[in-house]
Amino acid sequence: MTEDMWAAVPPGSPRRLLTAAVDAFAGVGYHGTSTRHIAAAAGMSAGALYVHYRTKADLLFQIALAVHESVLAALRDALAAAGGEGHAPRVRALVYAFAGWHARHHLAARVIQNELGALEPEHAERIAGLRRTVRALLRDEIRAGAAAGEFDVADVEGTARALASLAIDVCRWYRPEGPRTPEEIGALYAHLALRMLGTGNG
Amino acid sequence: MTEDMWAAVPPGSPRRLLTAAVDAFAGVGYHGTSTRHIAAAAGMSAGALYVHYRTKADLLFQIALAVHESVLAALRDALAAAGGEGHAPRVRALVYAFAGWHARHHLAARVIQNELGALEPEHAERIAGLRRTVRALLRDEIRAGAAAGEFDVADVEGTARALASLAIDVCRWYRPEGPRTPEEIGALYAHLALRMLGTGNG
DNA sequence: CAGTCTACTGAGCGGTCGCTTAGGATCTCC
DNA sequence: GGAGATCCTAAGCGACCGCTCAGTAGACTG
Repeated sequence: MTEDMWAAVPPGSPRRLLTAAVDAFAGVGYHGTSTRHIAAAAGMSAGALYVHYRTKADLLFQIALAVHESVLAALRDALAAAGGEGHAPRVRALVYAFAGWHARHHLAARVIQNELGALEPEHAERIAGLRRTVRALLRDEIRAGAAAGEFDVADVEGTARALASLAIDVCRWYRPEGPRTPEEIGALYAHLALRMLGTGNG
Repeated sequence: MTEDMWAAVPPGSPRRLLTAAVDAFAGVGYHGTSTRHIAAAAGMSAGALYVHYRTKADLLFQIALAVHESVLAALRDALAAAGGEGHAPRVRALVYAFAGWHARHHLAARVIQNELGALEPEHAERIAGLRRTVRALLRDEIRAGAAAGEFDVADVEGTARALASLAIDVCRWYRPEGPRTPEEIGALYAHLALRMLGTGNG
């Protein structure tokens, strides 16, 4: 479905450092992680990290860039596959992809939900733009479906926020050893989403 | 409605330290906050913190205890006020209270959602018990409503998890200067919850 | 084979961390 | 009015932080 999240990151040390940082940031947070720990997890000494990344914050920024582009690609793939068969199937595809992505990539997702405050301001602004794009994809689809009379939604902004929030929060509670696969979570959430939009069937 | 969240914490220095810690933890995380910063925000020097709390982790534990008891009290008050008038009004009251609480206390809520990993194991286990109690309140109500034929729910566990998740995530995106009051968010979410449960009206 | 570039190690710099300690100020109780 | 308890400050301990840098090993270039 979606290509590898780290496809744009050079393989070898840069990618190993990046994935080690994701694991560490997701576990104990950006401030709780030392550059020595990240480097050791990637199999090298602390100084070598700075051959590939300017600072620890730059490492976080590269993670945020790759992850947000991955989720954007997943949503656009879902919309493309859904085609123009009405707004309900398109929203269903969006929520299925969004929730499933947050389960599959729950560690990376936790990093970009909780640790963005550590970015430098200009980097944070660039990431904020990507996040606005993601939110707009869902909101516009709901607005169009409501305008077409396909959905029964009094508060488009609030309901879109709730749908996105529901899918995003999967990354907080999801455990791979839990009873549900990412696909099952996506299917359940798509079903709940259509009910929230008042389609009648779900 | 609900009494002050810090009612059980001695006023004066202990309470000032605790609220200063909540603000700091919510802003830059547990590991990103220094005991010197907390003490300064409470108007005293770093050493004075240790007169009132054993360690920095103990401060977090006291926060977690007070906050979880506050949310439990809010839910029990909501159930008591809803009485036995059917399961839909009881779930509506639960979601209204839960979502509204997470908006009103979004800073404290962020701390207990994101920073519990820093607790010592025995403290973490005690907090986990309180969290199980909270989840059970919602799940049991949904299960009872489904058993009574009042809800149309195929996956009680998953739907209960989704309802709780939706309300909890309010604390991540809520901003006091935003367009909606905690009460409006609670009302919208209660409406969406009943739709998710297939009550037909919402 | 000399010269250059890249990736890396190991040591270490200045600074901040959580926490302790000695000692002072203020209050209560007998 | 002395004894003890409580709350606080200022100083500082050892550990760890992000990051730098001199030096090295190996690959590529002419």
